[in-house]
Amino acid sequence: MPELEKNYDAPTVEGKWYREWLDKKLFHAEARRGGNPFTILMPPPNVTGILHMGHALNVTIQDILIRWRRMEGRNVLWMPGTDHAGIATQNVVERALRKEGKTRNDLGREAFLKKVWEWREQYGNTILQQLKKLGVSCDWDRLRFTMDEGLSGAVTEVFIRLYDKKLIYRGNYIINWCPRCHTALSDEESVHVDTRGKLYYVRYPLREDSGKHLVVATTRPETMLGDVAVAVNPGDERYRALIGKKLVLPVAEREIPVIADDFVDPEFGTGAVKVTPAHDPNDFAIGNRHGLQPLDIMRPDGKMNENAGQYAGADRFDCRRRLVEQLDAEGLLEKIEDHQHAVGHCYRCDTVVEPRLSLQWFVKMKPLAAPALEAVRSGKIEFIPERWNGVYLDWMENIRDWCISRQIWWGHRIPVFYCGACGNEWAARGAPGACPKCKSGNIRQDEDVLDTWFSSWLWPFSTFGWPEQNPDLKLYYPTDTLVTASEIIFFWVARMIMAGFEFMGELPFRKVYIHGTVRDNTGRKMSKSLGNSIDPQAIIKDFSADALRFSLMMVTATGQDVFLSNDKFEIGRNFLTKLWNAARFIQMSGKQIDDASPDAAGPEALALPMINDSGKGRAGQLVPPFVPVGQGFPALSLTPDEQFILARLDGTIAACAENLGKYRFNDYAKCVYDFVWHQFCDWHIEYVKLPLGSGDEARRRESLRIMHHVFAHILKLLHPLAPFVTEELWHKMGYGGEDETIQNAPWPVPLGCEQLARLGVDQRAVAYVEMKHELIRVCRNLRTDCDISSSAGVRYIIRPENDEAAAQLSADRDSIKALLRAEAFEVDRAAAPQKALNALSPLGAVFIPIEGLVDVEREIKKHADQLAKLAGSLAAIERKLNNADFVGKAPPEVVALQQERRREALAQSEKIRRVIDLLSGFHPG
RNA sequence: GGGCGGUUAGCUCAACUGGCAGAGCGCCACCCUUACACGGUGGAUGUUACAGGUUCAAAUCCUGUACCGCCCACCA
Repeated sequence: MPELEKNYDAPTVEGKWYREWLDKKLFHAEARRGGNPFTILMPPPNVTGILHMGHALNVTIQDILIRWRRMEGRNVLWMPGTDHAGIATQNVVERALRKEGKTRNDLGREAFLKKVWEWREQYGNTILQQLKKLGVSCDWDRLRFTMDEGLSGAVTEVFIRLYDKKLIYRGNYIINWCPRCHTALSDEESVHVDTRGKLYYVRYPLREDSGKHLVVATTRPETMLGDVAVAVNPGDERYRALIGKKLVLPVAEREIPVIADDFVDPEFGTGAVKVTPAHDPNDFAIGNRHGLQPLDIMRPDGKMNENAGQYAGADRFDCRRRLVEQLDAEGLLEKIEDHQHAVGHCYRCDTVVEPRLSLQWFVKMKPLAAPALEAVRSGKIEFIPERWNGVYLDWMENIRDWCISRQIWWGHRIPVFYCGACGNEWAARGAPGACPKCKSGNIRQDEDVLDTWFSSWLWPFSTFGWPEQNPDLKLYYPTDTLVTASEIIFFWVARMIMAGFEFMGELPFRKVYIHGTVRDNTGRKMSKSLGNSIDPQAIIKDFSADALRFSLMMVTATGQDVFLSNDKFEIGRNFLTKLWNAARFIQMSGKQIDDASPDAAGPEALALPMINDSGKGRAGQLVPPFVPVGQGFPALSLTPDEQFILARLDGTIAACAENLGKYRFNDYAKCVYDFVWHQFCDWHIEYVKLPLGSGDEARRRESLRIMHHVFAHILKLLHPLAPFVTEELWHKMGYGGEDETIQNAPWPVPLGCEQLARLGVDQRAVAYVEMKHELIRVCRNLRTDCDISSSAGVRYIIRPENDEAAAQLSADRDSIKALLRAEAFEVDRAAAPQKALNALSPLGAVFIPIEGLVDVEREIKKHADQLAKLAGSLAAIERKLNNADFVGKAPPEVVALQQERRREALAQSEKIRRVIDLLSGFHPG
């Protein structure tokens, strides 16, 4: 057994065990293994990505689920991969080119794409390396990329199927256009940001009577150059007479009609709306209703085009400023008001999005949404926490068609071809040589590529080789739980569900666990631009990956946002150091035995489990308890404290399973934390120092064996949270052979009271130890109250409560004495509280018989205060019990509980009163 | 404009189906007790945002208010 270093040096991904996991393909799932599959898809990070806390939170949760299920013996597959992130990646590469003074057009499509692939070769794996440092145990051999050949094939296949079903169509519509990225965006990619803008009131003179004018209000005055009409509500009395009249559009000096449309809200602005069909979705609709020809006044780069007359070439915002000045100078600007409204921004570059009329490809979503809606409505797919069901359903019910074409180069090119000869348009796999209709070779492919999400939405099955049917796809689809953030419910989750039903005929996953957003401690979202992000790499360096994972889970309540600051990670670091030191303690104790009895089997043998968790036979089944260990050490009966720790361990095992099953990762982490620190370390290790230090060899070995049993279980319970250190300790403690990993150690199963009893765990002993702990706390308080230094030897006398307590205490005297570091601990049924400090415990009254140390007045006051407090709570209990409604309506067990409390409170008061009487007797007066 | 979440100890947050409001950090006192000072022992700290209501019983359920934060939305 390798000795543990005194200073805890956190194991890392560079360490021995992780490398071996990878070498041995421990994470590799195989269909032929069969069994009960458990699949998780890692949300593929962008190739351009670098690891941030959101990733860390996301993958830690998944890794916990995966390692837990792996230890349970499931056929586990965790699919990793990266996303080509069309616009984002293209932007990154273009930025690099710009530094060389070039644009993508200088290179041309082919050469540019070559550059992007080179970039991805060089930097695309950064995030994967970073993920490994966190200990994520995904199936690295299956790594996929959305631009891989297989996945690209799936994209083409899906496009063609939808195209043939007429669910994909091409048309001229108003889309969100990013003038910086030069591409269309989907509605989801345009993020609305509340902005303090201006509302400009502009006078449009009447043609017939230039002295009169109609005032329209607009937030984007530059678009007036594309106005083709002004609309008013047909019911609006103010304007009824103007309907059908002509106005002169200022600056452009064009004639435009006044039209009537129900869309116009008479309450807003002036009740008259300028109609600009080429630059506003509502106006586009109005224009269509009235047969008006749209007039495009802008270029793709956001500068005005030749239709803008004198403003041609001006940037849209520059144009706005100058145009307003001109209007003002001409007396056509009525007023400017402040106006709060939501403005769309490009989700990749934050540029203000321009609604723009253009020819794009769309997916008709309503038919796809139907089964996906049903799946969540019926509960076949569940969101956790539940409230996201509503968000999802709401979006799906109001789903709009999806704009999937992008005017960039990096991505899956739209597999549609056009014939220059006959005008034929068709979708095809591969590169056709000629038009299928007229056989002309004069064909060209559509220039656009598909939205990145058009490949991501196929991830649950494209990663398994779809459309090819194979054993992997059959076994591992559908997956189990999708773990992700709320930001991509619409982008990704909803679309995967739709694709799953459409192309696989089945849901892609059963559960969607939505975790919170990682924020800094002032509640702001962590982001590079704010400079408030905590770099997981730095945390790993300073605190270890295990500490990062453990701390994250400790502070993350289910589905709530996480507020982080550096010091939060001390929780995990301190805890894991504590664990390490507990291991050192056990190991040092083990060595003592080696030294003392050289013929005994080594400490490794001590780790023999008492309970059948070997993975063979029925889980949790008992093997004959207390298999003799080594030679000449017969099994002994368990001490009360050992029974106690085994009972608590069993409770912890049960609690872990329950919390994991409910995705309550913080409660899971907390219950292990509490058990390790406050049960095992605070009490059991302190307790066990006596038997381990005693000369009784058999007792020592037996105590040590229980320690190892409990500690091995702790490591297992902790492994999903802290994989590195638990693996390290698993081996260093000798629990696993050289080639065995804790990942394959069977997950502990709770035994329950009955089976525990067969092991020799008596609930009465468990109850006694609980009271013993309370007694020890009472004694320590007593000593503190009396200002006796903890190093001074103290003599305690206890007068036991009853015969049972007397027997238990007498048998356990030495242990209590040791835990108190007392000079003496005497059990005396006849002890009378002489001139002594005294206190009450569940097992009996305790005294420290030291004359002269007693401040009688203070003692009386102390007890009187206690009595008063007790009287208060007693009164509250009485009030309840005297309330006929309470007794009549509350459940019987709640009433019984109150009665029990009253009984206890009364008994306690009586005892305190007696003590006060006694103390008063000492009173000098 | 619609929807969702939050408001609990000095700070950051828990408290699953109503039944004695908890943890970590910080704070105070004492302690280098041979696993651990990234530690040990003990301690202090709450009108659960506010106002009503339901109930024997409310941090928890209902109604409303205030503030903070998200998401969605074509009122120019």
